[in-house]
Amino acid sequence: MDTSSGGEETAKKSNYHHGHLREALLDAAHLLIAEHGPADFTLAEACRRAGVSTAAPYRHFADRSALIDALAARGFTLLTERLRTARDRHEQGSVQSIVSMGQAYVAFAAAEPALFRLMFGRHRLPPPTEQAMAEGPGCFNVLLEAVVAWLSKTGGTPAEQLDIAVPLWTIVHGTSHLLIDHDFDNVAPGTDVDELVARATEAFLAGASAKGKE
Amino acid sequence: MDTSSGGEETAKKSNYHHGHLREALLDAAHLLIAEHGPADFTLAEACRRAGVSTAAPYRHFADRSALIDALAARGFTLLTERLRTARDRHEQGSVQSIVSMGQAYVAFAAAEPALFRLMFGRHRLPPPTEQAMAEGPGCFNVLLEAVVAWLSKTGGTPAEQLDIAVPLWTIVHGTSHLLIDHDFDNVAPGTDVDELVARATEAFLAGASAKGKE
DNA sequence: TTTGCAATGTTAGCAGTCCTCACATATGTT
DNA sequence: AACATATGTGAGGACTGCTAACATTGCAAA
Repeated sequence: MDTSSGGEETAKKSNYHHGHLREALLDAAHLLIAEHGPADFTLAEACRRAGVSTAAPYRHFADRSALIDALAARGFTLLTERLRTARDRHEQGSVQSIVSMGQAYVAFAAAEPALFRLMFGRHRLPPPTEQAMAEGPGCFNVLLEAVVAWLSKTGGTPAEQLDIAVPLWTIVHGTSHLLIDHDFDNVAPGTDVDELVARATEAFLAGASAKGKE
Repeated sequence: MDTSSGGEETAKKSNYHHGHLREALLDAAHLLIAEHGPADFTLAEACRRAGVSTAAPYRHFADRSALIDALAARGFTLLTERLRTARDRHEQGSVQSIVSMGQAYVAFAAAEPALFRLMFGRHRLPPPTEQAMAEGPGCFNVLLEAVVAWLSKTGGTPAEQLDIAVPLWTIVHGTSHLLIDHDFDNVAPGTDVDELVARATEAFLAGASAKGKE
């Protein structure tokens, strides 16, 4: 074996300490969950993939569920980025800008179904102030800003922003879930979700603004 | 001991055979899932509640996941009933009839969040023809009938039924998930979901029918 | 009624998982 | 160089899903 001073930039000085175990575990967990679903994801298997013992994760995460939480947090920051770039690809305050966000939302769910389920399926009392006030609304605020811009263009008032944004959220969130759970397959096979999001968003906005100025 | 012909209708002749174990296990599982969530539901605990050994369930279910599937099937028939009675409380083809169905959908999710998640979160290839073609669309067909009635009243054609029904589904499905995952809490606390469903449905139908006859 | 069989239950045990504890090894600060 | 700290290992306990062999009961034909 070569014991000379290996100068490779990726050289490990020892095998004992992993170096980036926390990230490696998250990566492995991400892959496993994508393959087998969140339910029968196994911490031990993630350890095997990362090449460490089954006790190692507990230096970085309180327990299995904390690792899953961390993965979900990762997903939220990723989703927020995607929404922002989708929104900024079109004129501020335009319907197209809002539609584009909705399509990006659904596309994210389609690309990362397991991660999406993880993020929104935690159904436990969330950690109250820190993450909840920062990350969760982080996504939603991107939408709110776009809706406020749209309202100012169509003669609405910022007070209505929730009345517009929340229904829009339900549309894309529902579409995402129905898509990744394959619920369209038996009922409306071949559904084009981009088209669906566009039509539903446009119709709702049309109906809402018509009622607003009735 | 009394060996006379005991005439009680609930009398058990022996303790060895449970008699209604399959139903008892489903009931116990239902309670446990409602308490602890579907993820960390434990077959062994359900056995304890039903008062049988941990091997007993395998006489009635292929494995743990088959029991969960049976529970989900139960949920679908229950939901279909609720939708039908909600729809039939109002005039056929009326917007109110459709709104009422949506509210019943969300109310079901709110009352049985764990069951709802189970039903729609199976994300595995569904058993192809039998259950999928019968139960799954069962719910959706109730909605489709109502939408066809509404279309015939507003001058639409039955060909548009999916263009109307699918977006409506996404609204109530999204609302349900966001509600039971407590995602409204950090963003729009105190949201009245009945109101939300009514406004979103009405606005969408208004916008869709306006575009239809443009 | 008796006898035999299928249905339904039990106990024992294997493999796998989560998690903890005591111990080993590397890192970095003074 | 020496210590404190961070990060890894190995062994083991408690629990779970599931299987296999055995026990009990209900039912139906002889």
